[in-house]
Amino acid sequence: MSDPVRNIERARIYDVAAAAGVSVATASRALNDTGRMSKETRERVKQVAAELGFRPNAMARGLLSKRSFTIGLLTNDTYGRFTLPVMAGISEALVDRGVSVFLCAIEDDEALAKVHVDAMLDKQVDGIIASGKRVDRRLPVDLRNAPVPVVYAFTDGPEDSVTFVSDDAQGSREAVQWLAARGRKRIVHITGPESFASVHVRAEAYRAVIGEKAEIYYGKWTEAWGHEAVAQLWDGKANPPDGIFCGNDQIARGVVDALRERGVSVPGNVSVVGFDNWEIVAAATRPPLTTVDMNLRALGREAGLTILALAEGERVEPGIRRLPCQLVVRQSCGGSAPA
Amino acid sequence: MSDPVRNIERARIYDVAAAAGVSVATASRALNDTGRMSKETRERVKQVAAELGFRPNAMARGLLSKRSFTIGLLTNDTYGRFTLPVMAGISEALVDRGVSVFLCAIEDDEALAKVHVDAMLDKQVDGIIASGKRVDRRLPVDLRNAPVPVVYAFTDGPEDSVTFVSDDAQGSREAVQWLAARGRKRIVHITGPESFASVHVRAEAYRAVIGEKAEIYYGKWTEAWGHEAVAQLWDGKANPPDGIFCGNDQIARGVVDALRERGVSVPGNVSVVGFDNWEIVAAATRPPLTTVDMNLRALGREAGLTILALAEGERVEPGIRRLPCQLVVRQSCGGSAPA
DNA sequence: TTCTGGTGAGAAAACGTTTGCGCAAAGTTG
DNA sequence: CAACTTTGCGCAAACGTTTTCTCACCAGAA
Repeated sequence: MSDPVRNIERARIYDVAAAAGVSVATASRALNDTGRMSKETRERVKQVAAELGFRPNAMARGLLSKRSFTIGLLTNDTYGRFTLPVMAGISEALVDRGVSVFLCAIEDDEALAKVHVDAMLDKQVDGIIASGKRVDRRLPVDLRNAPVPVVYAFTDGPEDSVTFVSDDAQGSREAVQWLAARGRKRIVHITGPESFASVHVRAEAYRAVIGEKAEIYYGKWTEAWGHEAVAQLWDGKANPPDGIFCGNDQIARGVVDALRERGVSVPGNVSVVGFDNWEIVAAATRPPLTTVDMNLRALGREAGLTILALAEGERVEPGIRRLPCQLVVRQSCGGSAPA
Repeated sequence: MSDPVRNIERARIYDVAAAAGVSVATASRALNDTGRMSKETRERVKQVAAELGFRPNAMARGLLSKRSFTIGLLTNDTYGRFTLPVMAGISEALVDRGVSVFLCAIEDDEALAKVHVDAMLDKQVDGIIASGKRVDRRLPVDLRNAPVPVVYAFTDGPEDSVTFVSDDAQGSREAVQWLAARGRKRIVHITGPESFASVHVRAEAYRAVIGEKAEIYYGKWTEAWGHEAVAQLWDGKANPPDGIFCGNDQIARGVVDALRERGVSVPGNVSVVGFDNWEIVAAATRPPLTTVDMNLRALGREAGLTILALAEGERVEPGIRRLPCQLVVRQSCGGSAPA
């Protein structure tokens, strides 16, 4: 356990100044490494401040500087499947710069969103990161004219906004190429509803690798659909697939379970790749899933650094940044060496 | 979409006062419904404030009042399995009182915890809610002498702290009684590692209902353990169980999957109950799991209201509050009417 | 000696609120 | 009509910083 947090009254800069025998102005400058003064004075003030455990009051400081060292993360992803890794990345990037993050879960509720945004703006957040669970949907709130910078992470932003998304096309290509490199000849794609933009992106990347032989099966994002798709592909069919690229891990898990129940060996007879690297699903599948990780943590980190840059007045080129995905190899495709 | 957020310079109370033809003091009092003034004046000020879209600067206000209308949620549950529902409850309880929540994910890293706590204290949070992923473990930070109130939610707190946990014993009793009410005769308990306090609480509650015939199998919190336990109980055994109370949903899912693979019908031959109501697991199980929900959202709500009461100076009796769990009936036990 | 310029440091204003106090006008009481 | 009381409102301080302005002092140059 660390030292207990002090419970004595917080020392103010006034106390530091008095104890060091200088004015508050000098104390402030000493602690912020600004202004001119003798080395001795500066050191003495710092020393005294440390002894008193002085930490500046962020509200007083913010009142003047218009900076709160606080940002807001707005999301409609109540499950946290996507938001938590993003949040972790943001935090990781910003915490040692003294920035704290308000997490606001708005569940597609416009009124709730407004309440949260207003509360954050009252608190003078330095910026807002909008996030969500679908890259092709917007949050139910219009932040275009917000008085603070906004960046979008894993959610759709308006024209000319700064947006971070994962490069699903690249991730999909790697997944399909991985299957091909394992010697799989008939590789199909079982994925989610056509209404999702990411379904198209992934499907097109798949098609680009596979070419004419591409077979795409659209359904739901569920294990049940994975089962059903396997039934469709295997029941009474002579030449079933030997490679399956799934649109997400839940479908992949359904597929793997269904294959096992049919006595089809994974990865012996069929190799399966998922998408999302949702640990709880991917790692519990038998065998554990090889799957595409969207690197959401890195995405959060980038978003965090960007919002900070914007808050500090730097100019950031608007546009969509696609961050690379990474194939996480487990056991559902067979050994890690190409066949 | 709602009205776009204003981007014009924020009106200050000075602007409101000027526009309404009163002093800032009167304007402040009018808006806060304090002080004495004519009804007309008060209304006029409010009217003007509304027209200008005035929202008080929380930093200025906080500087004076020592309240930031901000609290911190500290957690080491990176997955968010437990923290997210708690967070949702807190937010739900506090957002319309204008309170925003800092989420700080510290992963059992003492230094990181300290950084986060210090950052929050600098920002003058009104209180801290400590949360976690195990009720019998403490966060790696000592908050006993924190200068703000602290409550503990779903994590162990020091002597004389205010702590909220779920009433696992009650939830377990209901689960076991539910199995018994279905006419199940040999009800066993397959649960997690003995090192977890909640394992004991749940096991003892199970034992209290079952009595001498209690059979408890300790293992891991994994699907794999669920499979293994089923193998132990069925392989070559004459009279297998007909009711299984599992320590969590992952074990339950493993159990149900294993039974299906053996051709044992759930709920036809065996009824299974889980614990946690982790949607992603419970709902995807075939059949969907009847399971115990710990009502973490309600727990968060209580914790939020309590920290607010403490922040407002109310006295709250220290001690452990156990909030009731609720059995969520799906299909893994058979029809909803007692047999 | 007087001027110039650099150095070290303090006084006070500023940020945007809330609030204690005071005061004039109006109302009430005897 | 005098003496209170109430009403309605403004002045200014306060919160804890940062920052601008000012100034005294000293060294070196003219």
